[in-house]
Amino acid sequence: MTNRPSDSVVRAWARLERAHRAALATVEARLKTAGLPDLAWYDVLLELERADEGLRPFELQKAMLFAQYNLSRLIDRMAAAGYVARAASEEDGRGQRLSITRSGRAIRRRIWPVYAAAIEEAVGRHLSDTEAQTLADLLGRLHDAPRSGAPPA
Amino acid sequence: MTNRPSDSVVRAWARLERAHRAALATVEARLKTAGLPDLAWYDVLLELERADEGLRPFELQKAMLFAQYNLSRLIDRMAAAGYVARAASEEDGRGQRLSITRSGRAIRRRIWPVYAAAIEEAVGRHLSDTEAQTLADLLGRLHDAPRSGAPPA
DNA sequence: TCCATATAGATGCAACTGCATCAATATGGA
DNA sequence: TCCATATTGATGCAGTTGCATCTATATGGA
Repeated sequence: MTNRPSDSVVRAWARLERAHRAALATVEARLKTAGLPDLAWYDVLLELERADEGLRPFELQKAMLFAQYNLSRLIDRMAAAGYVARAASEEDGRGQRLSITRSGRAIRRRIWPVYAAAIEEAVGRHLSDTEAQTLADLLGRLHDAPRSGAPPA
Repeated sequence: MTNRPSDSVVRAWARLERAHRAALATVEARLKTAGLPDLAWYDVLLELERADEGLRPFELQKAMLFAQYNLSRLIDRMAAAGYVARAASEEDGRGQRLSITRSGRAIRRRIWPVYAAAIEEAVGRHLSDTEAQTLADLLGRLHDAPRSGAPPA
C-alpha cells in the first residue's frame, strides 16, 4: 500500500493546487477580457495544428488528460464554431479524425499573444529562467513512472 | 506591458497544467472510490478547523481562492450535510461566521488517510524529499509579489 | 464462423459553475 | 446627518461537467 506522504510532499501538493488555481484564474481572466475563447479551445487547436494528419478524439483525450465525454462535447462546440472538422476515420469504423480548419488556425494565432502575456504575468514574472526550468523539470516528473525501485506493476 | 515569456516559462506553465490535472484526477478518484466528499469540502473543513473563531465566508474565499458565488453554494451544501454551521456575524450585519461542527471534524478525520495516500501516490512517489521541498518553494513564489524591480503597483 | 469482450464515441440527466445582478449593511465624506 | 459608493453574501439563468449508459464497430479465441 502507498505510504503516508512526508510534510514536504503535502506542502508541494497544497501549493500545486494554489499556484495552479491562481495562475489559471489570471490566464482565463485575460482571455475573457480579450473576448477570446477558453483555454481548452487553445489547447485543442494547438494539438491539432501540430499533428499533420489530424488526431483521433481518443488521442487528443490522452494528450490533454481530458475526460472522454467532456472532450466529445468540447469538439461539438468547436465544430459548431467552425474551428475543427470531423471526418469519419478510414482505419476504424467506430472512430473519426479531427482536423483544424483555416479559421481554427486563425483564431489560434490571435489567441497566442494574449495567452503568452498572461503566462508571463502568471508565471514568468515570478521566476528566473533557471528557476522556471527547474520547476518544469520537477513538474514533469509527476506523470508516468514513480521514482524508484517499485517495478512497473 | 508584460513581455513575452521565455520558452522555459511556457514549458513550466504547460507542465503546471498537466501535472495538476493528473494529480487532481488521482486524488479525486481515490476520494470518490472511498465514498468520501469532494476535495473542496476537505479544504473548507481544514480551514475552519484551524481557525479557532471560525471564519467569515469572504476570508475563506481568499484563503481558498474560491469564487464568491461558488463558495456561497458550497457552504449551502456543506451546511445541509451538517458539516458547517452558519451564524450571523456579530461585527458586521451583512455577514456571517462559519464554524465546523462536530460531525464536520469527524468526517475530516475520516477523509485524511485516504487523501494522504492519494497525495503520496500522485506526488510523493515521484519525488525525493528534497525535490518536493524545492517544488514547494518554487510554486510558492507564484503568488504575491513579482520577482524583481517593479515597485508593487 | 461465432461469440464474448474490449474500445470509440455520443448522450440523458442531475449536479455544479460562471455571469450578472440583487438586497442589505457599512463607510467615508460633504 | 445624508448620500454616494463599497462590501458582504445570495440567487436566477444559461452553460458545462460528471455519471451512467448506450450504440456501433473491432478483436481475439473457441
